[in-house]
Formats: sequence, structure tokens, C-alpha cells
Amino acid sequence: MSTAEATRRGVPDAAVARLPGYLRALTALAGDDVASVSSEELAAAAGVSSAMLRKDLSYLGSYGVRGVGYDVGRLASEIAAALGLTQDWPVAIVGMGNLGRALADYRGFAERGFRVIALLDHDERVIGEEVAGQRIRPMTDLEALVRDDGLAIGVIATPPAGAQAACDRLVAAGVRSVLNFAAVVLAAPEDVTVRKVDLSTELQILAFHGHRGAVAEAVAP
Amino acid sequence: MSTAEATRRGVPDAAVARLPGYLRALTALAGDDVASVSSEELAAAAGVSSAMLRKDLSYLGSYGVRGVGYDVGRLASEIAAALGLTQDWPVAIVGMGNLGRALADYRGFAERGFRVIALLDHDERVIGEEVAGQRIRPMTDLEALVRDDGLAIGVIATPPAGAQAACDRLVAAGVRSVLNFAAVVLAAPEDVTVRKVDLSTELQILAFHGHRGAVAEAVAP
DNA sequence: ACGACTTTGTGAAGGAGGGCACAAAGTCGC
DNA sequence: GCGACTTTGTGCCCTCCTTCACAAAGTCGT
Repeated sequence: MSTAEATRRGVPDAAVARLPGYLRALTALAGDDVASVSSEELAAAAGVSSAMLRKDLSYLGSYGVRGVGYDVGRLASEIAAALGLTQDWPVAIVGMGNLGRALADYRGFAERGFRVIALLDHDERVIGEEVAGQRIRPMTDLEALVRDDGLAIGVIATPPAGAQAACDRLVAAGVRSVLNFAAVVLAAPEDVTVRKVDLSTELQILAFHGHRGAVAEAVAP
Repeated sequence: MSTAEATRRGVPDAAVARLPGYLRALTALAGDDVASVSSEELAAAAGVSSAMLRKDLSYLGSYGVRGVGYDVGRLASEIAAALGLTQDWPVAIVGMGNLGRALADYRGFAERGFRVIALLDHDERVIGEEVAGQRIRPMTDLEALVRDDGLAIGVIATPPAGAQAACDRLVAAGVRSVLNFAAVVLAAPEDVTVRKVDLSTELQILAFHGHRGAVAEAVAP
């Protein structure tokens, strides 16, 4: 089964979401000069069960050797290929407030071929300012960035009120992958993938569990 | 059904994860002086189906009126209560690098009763420095923070290599809710809730979808 | 007071995903 | 070369969600 075939047939979303974790564990192993790894070991490193790991990997193809395990380098390549990490992914950050500037400074982007090629804001007062070695540019540059630089991923770091407008601009310019840090639900066409990262939501979920633990304790100690 | 009862019986995790979204939509409605809302409208605002919304709310109790809808204020209170947001949640941020400082500056915390009561780092060279109006404190303050200030939630913003140690310290001090921004899988006792926020993982998932779209297009245009 | 209408709450069906367990497939010692 | 051993890949089951569809329950106009 070729990578293209495997990619075309549906890999379950839940499995896709775990692949980056496997890739990271494999990269760490490769750094320690480990050549081969069993599903049991890799699963432990990635924090999942070995059965789940094997099933997830089976969606990509059959890259293990029975009785031995997986070749670390090979498997890392295959996962990277399945995720589409063989190419560079130009990224633009929209919204240069506190969060946007922190993201621009963040070195985690470069790690896997994600290159921040532009910092954008619609406020004329910050356009031209320099952040993390780049000039802040106006939103009107978007079309050119998609056309000339292959911009593919937009990161929304605007205040909630401006997020939908920012998303609309990105989509209109042809961006089809959006990472939304604003605390709002974004509407977008079906062929656009929108993912949300929300600190406040995460904290509230933690509060539920903390709260729940306390209640359960009080009721049945 | 009382709130305590509803909370004790399991609310599915998937439903809990959506409650903050409902709460935010309700807060927005309340801000526009909307008094009542139907499941259809609220579901649209929160980006889910109305059937799912009604089922999720039914786990908390029966707070709607048939033929009319939900009272915005009442429902917001009930959800906040279910999430445990009637109390304050003291938060400590561990790791005062780029990310930790950005988080310390971030105003999203205060929004829902989450108070950043301490900024911690194990590096003596930054201890004492002032960030966002607070002095950076040593990790050894943890026990006192839990005992005296009710510290309940730890946010890990250390480099990957230090994240497990930071988590262990938090757990040892009695913190049972951890939000992990480091790109590693944390091991923790079962009664500790750990959630992970990882920019790099999110980007890789977006890359998969962008990549996949392109492959599908090339194969079957 | 009553009937038409609206909207909730929920049983039941359908689907996706995780875990178990084992046959298949390969390695390694002798 | 062969048998014992290890580890993968996967069929099957089971659980948890999501969606559907509708009876129950309430409102509102007359």
C-alpha cells in the first residue's frame, strides 16, 4: 500500500491526532541513537496502549517487522510523510497583540517545517513595527502571500471580536487551514480545516474535574 | 435532580468539554440583553447541533421550558455551577521562559475566576524578577501555596526536559489539575487530571488535512 | 377554557473508536 | 535447518457518543 493510498483511505481523525505524538517519541529515540523499537516501548513513550499504537500505524501501512519491532528512522519518515511534513508549511500569524507577539517569538514553529513567513494586523498603528525580526504587514498582503509564497496556514491571534473577520479574510485569500486562538467559534466553508486552542476552555475543564473530585469526596469519603 | 446529583453521575467527558463553549455563548447573549434562547439558537452560537446541545444540557438537569427555550441567566448559572466556577481557582504558572511570561501577561485567566497567584521557576537567576506585576518565586514555595492559598491548578510552561520534574513537584505538593504546554507526555497518578495544549501537534494535524486535501485533488480532480 | 403550535427531554438506533486476544510472520539459538 | 520465542497486524466485541425522531409539556391566541 503506497503512502498516497493510505492517505486517501480515511485515517480516523483520532488516529491522526496521535501521530504527532508518535513522531515526537520517535525523534527522541533517534536522538538517543535507538535503531529499533517495539510497539510496547513506543506506546509507553507516547502515552498510549500498544494495541492502539499498532492499530494507528496499521492505517498508514505495514512498516513493522514481526518479532522485532519498528525501525525508528523508517517509521519516523513514514509518519512524517503521512502527515505531509515532507514539505514546508508557510504560516502567517494574524493579530499582533500580546498573544500574537508571543507566538511570533515562539521557536516551536520551526521545529517541523512550519515557517512563519508573515505577521499581519489590520491596525495601521502597529503596521511596520518589527517583531521577532519581521515587519508587521497589513491584511491586504494576504492574497500576494498565498499566491507568491504558498501561504497555507493562518494562525488567528486577534481579540475575539475580530476573529471571524480575520478568518474570512484568510479564507477569501485561499488559506484552507486555520488555527484559532481566539475564544469564539469560527464559521468557515467545509473545505477549510479550523482547529481551536483555548486556554480558558481548558482551565474550565480542569475546574470541572477538580470540583467533581471534591464533591465526590464530600459525598462518599 | 440537584446539581450535586447531576455532577456525581457521570457527565460524559465529551459533554464537559463543550460546556465552556455553551457558557461563553450564553455570556455573549446576556451581554446583548437576550433573556431567553432556544436550543436551536444556542446550538448555532456554540457551533454544535441542537440535539447534542439538548442532550448535553440534560446531563445537568432539566432547566429548559418546553415551547419556550432556556432562560439565559439561569442556564449560565447552572453550567457555571456544574463546572465548579462558583469558586475561585488559584493558578500557578511554572516555567518563566517566553511562553510562561506570555501566559502571565495573558488576561484570559481572570475571565472566569482563575487567579494567577504565583509565577514559579527553578532557575535562581530569574527568581525575584518581576513579571506582570508579580515576583518570580522558587519551586520550594509550592507546598505553602497549596496549604495557605488553596493552589489547585498548575500550568506547566517549562522546556520539555523539565516538564516531568515540574509535574512531579506540583503533584507532590498536592496539586491535582495540571495544564501542560510542554511538548511531552506527562506521567501522573490517576487522581490527577492532566490536559495538554500543544501548538506543534495542532499544526501537524492541520498539515495532515492540508496535505490530504491536495493529494485527493491530485488523484481525483 | 381550549386547541393549535412550539420546543424540550429522551428512548432507540446507528456509528466510531478502543481494547482484547490470537493467528501470522518473522528472528534467533542450536 | 528447525523449533522455540517474540512481536506485529487485525478480526471481533464492547463501550461511549452522536443523531434521529417523537411524545410530553408547556405557551399563546381566541
